[in-house]
Amino acid sequence: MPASKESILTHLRRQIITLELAPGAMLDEAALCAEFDISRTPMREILRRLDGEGFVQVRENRGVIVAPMDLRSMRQFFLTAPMIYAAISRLAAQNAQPEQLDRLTEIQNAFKKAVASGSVEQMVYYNDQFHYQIGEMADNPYVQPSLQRLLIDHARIGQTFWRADKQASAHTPDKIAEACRHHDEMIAAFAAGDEELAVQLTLQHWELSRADIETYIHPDPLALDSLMTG
Amino acid sequence: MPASKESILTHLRRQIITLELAPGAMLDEAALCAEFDISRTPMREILRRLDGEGFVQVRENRGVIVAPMDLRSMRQFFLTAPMIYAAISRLAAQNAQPEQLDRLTEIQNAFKKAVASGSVEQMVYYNDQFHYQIGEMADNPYVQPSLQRLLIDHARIGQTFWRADKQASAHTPDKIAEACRHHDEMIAAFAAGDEELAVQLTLQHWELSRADIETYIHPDPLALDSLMTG
DNA sequence: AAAATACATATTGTATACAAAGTAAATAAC
DNA sequence: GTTATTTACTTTGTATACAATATGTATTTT
Repeated sequence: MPASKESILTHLRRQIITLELAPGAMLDEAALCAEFDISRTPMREILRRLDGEGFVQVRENRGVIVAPMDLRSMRQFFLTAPMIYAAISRLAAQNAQPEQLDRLTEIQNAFKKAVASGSVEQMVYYNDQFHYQIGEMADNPYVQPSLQRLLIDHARIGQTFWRADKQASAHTPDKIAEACRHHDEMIAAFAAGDEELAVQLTLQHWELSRADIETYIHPDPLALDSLMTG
Repeated sequence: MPASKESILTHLRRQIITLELAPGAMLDEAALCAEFDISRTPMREILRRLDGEGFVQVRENRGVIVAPMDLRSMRQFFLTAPMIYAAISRLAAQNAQPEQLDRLTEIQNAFKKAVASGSVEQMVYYNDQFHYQIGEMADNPYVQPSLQRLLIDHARIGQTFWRADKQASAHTPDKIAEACRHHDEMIAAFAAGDEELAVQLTLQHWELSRADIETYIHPDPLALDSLMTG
């Protein structure tokens, strides 16, 4: 039985944001067709859609690759993310519908389960879904595309954030707990229609993530020092 | 001889932003295949790409329509546009490359020719290209998608701006001349790397357009009054 | 006469065969 | 031994036939 196009899209999106498919990796059309038991025509359509969404790059006559992550656009990422996130949160606080808030709460519950189970892949996925759903609530066709592109790279860049166990002691599960608390507070702010609070929480949430990522890009000089002297 | 995919994309994009293809209009796949002398497979790919770019909507099993313009998203448009335009201009002032500025100047020259010739269609097109090129200069993969969606609707909503001859006397060619002057000044600001000036000019430029559009949405009450008493 | 169903038709989606372009390997030239 | 060029092969792009879905019309039923 062939998989539905929608399920294949979801599957590939998930593989890309969880780094199961590495940035820059070649996607073999024929192999994917075999894997999901569909012919080339619909598979090609799926790949073009993923291109439109920024997950992959279709290169004329030269195959499809997972969207690469160059350091060049990394800078742009840090510049752009807080602006778009804040704008989206403000709009979400203005426009959130009850059913959408229910859905957001559902996602947050799934996220909490993932945190409890310690599954990094699930944490990355549901955190992404959480912020994607905020984009849905903002209901603005003009900023949504930017948000979606930011979320793809945020999920991939911020991957280490969730790997609390593997890394230095400075990187305790406390941070994950804090991020989780932010989510809860954001839901409340959206439900109350409190724009200012929503924006403020969003910026705090961003700062938590940003600071963490920065420690990987500019490792703590002290730690480096202790490494050299010790 | 069949037309190239790239040329078909350009052609359809142009028809959509100039309203030659009306918002909501059905696009007949077979007819387009005949018109451009290509088969369904590449035409379908073109239509999906246009969907990804926000020019059309592909509805499962129910054909393709030109992206509709509902009043619902109109409000979102006015809210979002100045923010994105300002951000793009700032980035363009930071990152503009000489060749990109040359290209921008070329487009502006074509735009001036269009103004001189009085061709509304050309004015709409080259104005769109001008702002699209600023997006290229900004070189930010995260905001560019939003800009592109804004430009589609800005071109379509602002259509009347360029029809100076057809409309009320309040709507003189002065405004077009002013918009044109803004373009020149913006090019200079980008070339000088003057972020603040670029943003300021961009917001002025936006305000000119916004005020004009508003007169069509909220027609001048005085004019209405004179109509009723006269 | 109005509503509902069934049928015919048109349109969209999928599979597959063929064409074109790119890639890599082997041979030839320098 | 290195670089060019040719050739085989792999991968991507296009055309077209077939399947599935939606739409409109006619017929039936109430």
